[in-house]
Amino acid sequence: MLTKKQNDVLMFIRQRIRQGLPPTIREIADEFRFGSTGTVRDYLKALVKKGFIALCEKKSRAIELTEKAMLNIPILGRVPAGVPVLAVENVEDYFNVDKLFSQKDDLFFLRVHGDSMIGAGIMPDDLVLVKKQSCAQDRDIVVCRVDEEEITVKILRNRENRFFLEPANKNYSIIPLNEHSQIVGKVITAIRRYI
Amino acid sequence: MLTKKQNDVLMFIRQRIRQGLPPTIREIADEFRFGSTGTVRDYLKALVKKGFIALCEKKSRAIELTEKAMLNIPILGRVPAGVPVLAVENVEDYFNVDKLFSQKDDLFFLRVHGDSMIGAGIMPDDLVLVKKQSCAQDRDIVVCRVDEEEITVKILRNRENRFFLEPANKNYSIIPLNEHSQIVGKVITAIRRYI
DNA sequence: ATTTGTACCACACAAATGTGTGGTATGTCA
DNA sequence: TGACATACCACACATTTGTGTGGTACAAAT
Repeated sequence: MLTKKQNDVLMFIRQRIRQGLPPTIREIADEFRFGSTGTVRDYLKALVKKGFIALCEKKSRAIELTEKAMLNIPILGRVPAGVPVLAVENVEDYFNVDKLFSQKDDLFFLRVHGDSMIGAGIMPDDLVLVKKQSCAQDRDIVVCRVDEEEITVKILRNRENRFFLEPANKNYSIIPLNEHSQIVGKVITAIRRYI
Repeated sequence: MLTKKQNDVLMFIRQRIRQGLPPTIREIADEFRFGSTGTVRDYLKALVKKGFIALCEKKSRAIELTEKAMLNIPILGRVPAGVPVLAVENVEDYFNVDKLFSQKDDLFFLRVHGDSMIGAGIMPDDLVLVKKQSCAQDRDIVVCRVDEEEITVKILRNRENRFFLEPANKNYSIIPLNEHSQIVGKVITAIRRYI
């Protein structure tokens, strides 16, 4: 689909975009030792025509990569036999960083201590992303301060309007919520880093 | 440290950079209905002085975010009794969202199917962030194509230079790696969204 | 009382940058 | 043959864009 040179130009543009600043036409010309800006525009036109980039007229550096050139991190669903892993048909969605981590300041991470939530897949040293709120619903995973003690992560349970904190580990017991306890927030994401 | 307005300008710049194209001085002026480019330069100067951005002279749109300005969500460690949750002394580290997703190129997410890794806290429907690589080490959690079948997530085991794929669930059995199997990548992060 | 920082404005200028119109040469495909 | 894509170049032009030099007003700190 793309010629070698066209691919080289696309790779250069991608690299610059990844570094945070798309190149100008003359910067591309300099990189490839082209004597004319017209040459660059021939390449850009070809890349637009083939669907790898989009240009915004009259704006400097306004080169965008299309989905074809892959800007977001793809989320793959089931990957059938024989199909290359990153093939387009496997892409279930794209992971939108901005959606998950909106720049609101009522979010914080909490490092999990202990194994009381291990049955829910929350392991010691995991990070849980917590949205600050003082109320929550049945089955929400909440961060709670119990008896003015340390902070704990548990499953909130509502049984006939009485609230309990339920661990996801049979070695721990259920704690009823009382007036000395306070919900700090609700767990909206759990993250574990292996490196 | 930053005034409300300075923060607003910084957030606008951040948003534009995330979208792939930093703004020009006049685009910032338009956004905030400033009548003069000089006003914008006052803001940029202030942001440079306070260490949130860096500028490259004579280049259009050349605004870079410093580490200080990247989206940092506080990570809390142990929160002792009586101390407000988000107090400074609880902050163990900052989770730098921009940094985690900056490499982009050889990363993809895979949605996990099945419960074969449940013992390692990787549940069905979790997203695992995978770095593409064809080799891995003992105990790494890897994404692998076995017998040219579907993709699977398992623990890689090296016993006397023989490689095995080990599930984290006793209902599944250990699979020896053979010439029809291929490591696709290494799991570097696991993410579970509750909303 | 003076300095410093914040928060704006006006206008001009030079450089950077995209655009337009031409050109040459080579090869492929129908 | 003709049409088309690729791969370059030259040069002029208009707009965009960063820069420079001024200004006003207000508030807080020294």
